[in-house]
Amino acid sequence: MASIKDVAAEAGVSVATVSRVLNSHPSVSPAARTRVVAAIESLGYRPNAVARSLRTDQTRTLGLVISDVLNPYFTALARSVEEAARALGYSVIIGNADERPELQDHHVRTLLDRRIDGLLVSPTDGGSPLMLDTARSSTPMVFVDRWIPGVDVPVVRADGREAIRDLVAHLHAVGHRRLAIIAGPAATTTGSERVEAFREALRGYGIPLPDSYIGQGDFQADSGRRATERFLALPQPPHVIFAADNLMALGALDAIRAHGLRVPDDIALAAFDDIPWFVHTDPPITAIAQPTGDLGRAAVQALVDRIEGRQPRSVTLPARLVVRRSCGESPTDQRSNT
Amino acid sequence: MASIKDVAAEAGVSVATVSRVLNSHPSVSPAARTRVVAAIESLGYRPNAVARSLRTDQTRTLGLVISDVLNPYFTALARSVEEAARALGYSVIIGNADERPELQDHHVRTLLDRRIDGLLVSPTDGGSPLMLDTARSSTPMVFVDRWIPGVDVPVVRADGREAIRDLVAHLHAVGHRRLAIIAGPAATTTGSERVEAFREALRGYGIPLPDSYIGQGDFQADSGRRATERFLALPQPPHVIFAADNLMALGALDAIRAHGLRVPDDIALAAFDDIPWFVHTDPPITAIAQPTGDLGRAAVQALVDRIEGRQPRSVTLPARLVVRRSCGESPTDQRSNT
DNA sequence: ATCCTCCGTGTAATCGATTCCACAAGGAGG
DNA sequence: CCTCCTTGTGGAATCGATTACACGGAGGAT
Repeated sequence: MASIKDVAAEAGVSVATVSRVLNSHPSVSPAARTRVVAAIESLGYRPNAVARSLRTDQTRTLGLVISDVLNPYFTALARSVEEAARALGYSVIIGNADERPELQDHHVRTLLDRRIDGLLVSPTDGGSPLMLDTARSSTPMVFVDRWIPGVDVPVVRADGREAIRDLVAHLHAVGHRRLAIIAGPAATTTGSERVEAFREALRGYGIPLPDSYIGQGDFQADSGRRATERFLALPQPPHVIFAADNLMALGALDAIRAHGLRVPDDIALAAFDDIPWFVHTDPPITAIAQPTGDLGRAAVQALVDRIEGRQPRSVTLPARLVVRRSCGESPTDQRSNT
Repeated sequence: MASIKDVAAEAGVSVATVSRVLNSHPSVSPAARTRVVAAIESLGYRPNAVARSLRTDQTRTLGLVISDVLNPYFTALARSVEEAARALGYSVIIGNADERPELQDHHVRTLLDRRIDGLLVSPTDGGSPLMLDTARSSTPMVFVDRWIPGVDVPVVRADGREAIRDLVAHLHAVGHRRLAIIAGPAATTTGSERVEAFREALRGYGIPLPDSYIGQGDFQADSGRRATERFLALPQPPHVIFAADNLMALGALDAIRAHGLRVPDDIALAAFDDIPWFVHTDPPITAIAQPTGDLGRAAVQALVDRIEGRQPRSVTLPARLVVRRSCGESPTDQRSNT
C-alpha cells in the first residue's frame, strides 16, 4: 500500500507538503496542491490511520461496551450511537459482554489498548476493579442505560419510574391484584431500580410484593423461563408477570405456553423495553418503551463533550408505557396499538 | 499513560529488553524478566496497540460489514463472528450498512484506513467500484451470507434451495396453489437466489410465479408492508406470502393485520430466517432457519486462513425448514414447534 | 538600494513499539 | 592460555504520519 513518501516522490515535493495538503493546511501553493492531489489520486493513496493516531494521540474512535448484542434494545442503542458518532466524525467499536463481567473486562481492556478516544459503557455488574480504575483514569467515559453508583461518570439513561407507575395503574384498573416481577441482576442498576419502582408503585395501591413474587433473572430468556416456572408452581400463582427486559419476557412466554396457559386470560404479561415484535406476539404485549434514538445521541454528545474538554451533565429521559392486550382490558382503558 | 520507556527506566533495562519480555522472546535472563514484570505491574503498563500495529503491520483486527444490525439474523451472525475471532486472538470491528451501498462503502473505507488484517463482507449491492478494488487488493477478504458473482473471493453461506423446496412441498400439501414471494433487492445474491429457488420449486408442481406475485422488497419491514398491500389489492390475491427475510415478514404481518385478515385462514405467511420471536407470533411462523453459529465460525476460519497465507475454500451449509402454524396444516404434516 | 515580512517549502524530531546488529562476558574446547 | 561460541543486552533504525523550526525568495516599506 502506498505511503505518504510515495506520494511525495510522485508529486516531487516533501512529505511535509503532502501532509499539509491532507490536513488542508493553508500554506501550500495552488501548484503544489494540484500536483499532490493528482499523485494521491493516481496512486490510490489513503492515509494510514494507525500512523496518524500514533502521532496525534487520537484515534477518532469511540468504544461501546454493551451487555448483550442479541437483545434488540441494545442493538437499537448501538445503531443510534454509531449514527450519532459518525455524524461527528467518529467511528465506533462495539464490544459485546454477553452479560458476563469477565467478557466486559476483556473488551474494556482491548479498547483501552487501542487507545480509543472515549468509552461508552452499559455495565454488566457492580464494577470490576478494571472498570473503577478506568473511570478514574484520563480516558473519557460515559455510562449509558446502566451505571455504577458512587462512580463519578456522567450517566445517560431512561427513567422508567413514571412508566412503571402507569403500568401498575393500568394493571390495577384491569383488576389484577397479585403482581410478580422477573428482575434483572441486583448488581445492575436497571436490575434493582425496576424492582424498586415496581414495589413502590404497588405500595401506592396497598399491594405487597412478597419475595416469592420476585424472580431472579439475568436479562436472558432462559432465566425468564425458569422464574416463570417457579411462579406457576406457587400455591397462589401471580395474576401478572412483569419482566424487566424483553428477553426475559420471551422466556416467560415460552414457559406460559409450555404450561398450556393463555395470556391474558390465565395470566397477564408485561415487559420493560418495547420491540417491534411485541405488536405481533400472541397476544400483543404491553411494554415500556425507551427512547433509544435519543439515548444514543445524548450519550455520544456527552462523551464527545468530555473528549473535547467540556463538562457534560448526566441526562435522564422519560420512558413511556405502551398498552397492548397482554394484560387484559378495563372498560376505562383506551387502547393504543402501536 | 506509561510507555515502554517508562517501564525500561523503572526496571533499569533498555526498551529492547522490555519488548522481549512482552513478546516472550527466549533470550532474557530470569533476573531481568522479573524486574521488568515488576515494573509493568507497578506502573500498570499496557502496550500501545497503535504503535505495535504500525511497526508490525498487523492489527489483529477483523472488519465485518453487515447489511443491517437491526436484523436479528445479522446480529446473531455478528455475535458468532466475534466469538470465533476472539478465540483466535482477533478483535472485530462491525460496520452497519443499513442496506445502503454508500454507507457500506464508508465502512469499508474506514476499515481499510485502519489497516484491519482481513475483511468479512455481506454485500448490500452488486459491487461498488471500491468493493471490487478491495477484492482485488492485497487485503484478505471473505464474503459471508451474500456475495458478488464474478469476484474471486471465498464465500461462506447457507444454501436455502433445499429448504425452499421443502417449504413449497409443505405449502402444496396444505393445499395452497397461489403462492407469492416478497423478494430482496435483485442486486443481492440472497435477493435473487431465493426467488429463483422458489420459482423452480413451484415449477416442480406446475405452479407458475407471475410477476404480480413477486413483490420487490429491500429486506426492511416497510417494504414488506408495501409489497403485501399490493398483493392484497390484486383481483386474485395470493394464498401464501413468502417473505425473503424476517423483517419483511414483520412488515407483511403488519399489513395483514391492518386489513383485518387472519393468518393462516385468510392468508398464509412464511419467512426466510428463523428468529426466536417467530415461536410467539400470532400464529407462530413457519420459517427457514440458517445455521448462524456455523456460518460465523466458518467465515472467520476462512478469513484467518487467508490472512495466514493458506488458501481457503468456499463453504456452503444447509438451511432447514421449521414448520409452525402460519401456513395451515395438512393431515400428513407432523408438527414441529420449536 | 536596503531591510523586514510573509509565504511556501523542506529537514528532522517525534509518537511507541519491534527487531537487526554489535558487543561484552563467560564457558567450553583445543 | 587462547580462541570460539553462546547468551544476554543495548543502540539505533524503522513503521507512516504530523509539526516545529529554519531557510530562501518575493514583495512592500522606507
